[in-house]
Amino acid sequence: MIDRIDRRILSILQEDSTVPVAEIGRRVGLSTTPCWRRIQKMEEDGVITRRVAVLDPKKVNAKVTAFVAITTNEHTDDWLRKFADVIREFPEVVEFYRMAGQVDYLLRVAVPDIDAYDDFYKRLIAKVNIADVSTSFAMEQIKYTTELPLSYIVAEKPKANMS
Amino acid sequence: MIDRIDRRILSILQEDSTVPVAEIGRRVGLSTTPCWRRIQKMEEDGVITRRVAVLDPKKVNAKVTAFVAITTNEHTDDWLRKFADVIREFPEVVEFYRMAGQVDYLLRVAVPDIDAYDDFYKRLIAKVNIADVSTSFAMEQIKYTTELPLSYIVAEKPKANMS
DNA sequence: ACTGAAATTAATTCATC
DNA sequence: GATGAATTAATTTCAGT
Repeated sequence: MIDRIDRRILSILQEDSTVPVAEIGRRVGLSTTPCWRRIQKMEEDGVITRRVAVLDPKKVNAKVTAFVAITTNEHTDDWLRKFADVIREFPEVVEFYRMAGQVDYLLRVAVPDIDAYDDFYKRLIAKVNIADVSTSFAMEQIKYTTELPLSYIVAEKPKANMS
Repeated sequence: MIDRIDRRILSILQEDSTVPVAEIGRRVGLSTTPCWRRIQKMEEDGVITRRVAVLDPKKVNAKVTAFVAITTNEHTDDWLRKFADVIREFPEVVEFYRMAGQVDYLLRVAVPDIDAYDDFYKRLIAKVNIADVSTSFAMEQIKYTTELPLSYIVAEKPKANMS
């Protein structure tokens, strides 16, 4: 499925997607065409989902992160679907998880400051009924990466060898 | 600093950085050259920090997210520097925040399953001394985006404004 | 599956207004 | 500051092994 070479290609593209295909090929010991084909296939297969520009949170005035732990009394699929639809409308919510344990949902919210968070919070609870909310603020983002670990990729199936 | 047109360009590039400059120009009502110049400038200014390929967590076998809340007794700058260096070596840690409130640090860790998290955890505590650790697992990632909200950008005319 | 070259399309520069 | 053409560099296709 994803072999060693693919993994090295992914590692390069996760770090910098502007590296030319010919250069990626050179680094992994492949000429342009097969390297391009591998990238193409990983896009078709949905391994690579998108290529995006990453912005500096400070420069766009959204450097404060709030983690919002939400507990609710409603646990139906229908409620979650509605809740998720509301959440998706808020560009401030950059991550949204359904949790195991006491907390039901966790949001990561990107805002300029505490006041803007407070405003966001009011707009949120006006749209959706949530029982209990607990917010924690991050003082500093020490590490943030879109790069996923590639070491857990399941090893390529050994090819059947005739002869 | 960042005007309405820049903002629209950022919005496009945050969503899909493969859109050709000529097409971006067309969408924002600009011809290729000035549009290209604006993008170039935003890269120089550090507004756009990088262009990356985003992968599907399921496809690379890292779909489980663990949130690790860490409390420590050591609060010196030196300890944090060392701690941060250790953390940066773990590709499983995709986000790392210094928090306000009871919890000192929060990690988001990407792993295939609970067993892999346990292994990661052992490797982590072997490298760094942390007093209290509380882990919560996400059952489902309902929303994840690298797109930051652009509505908080302050459109400033005057020059010489840092960060 | 890969190579190397050709064809196509995009990025980048430049002359000009 | 913007435009449109010219140039450079990349992507994508194709013939051959």
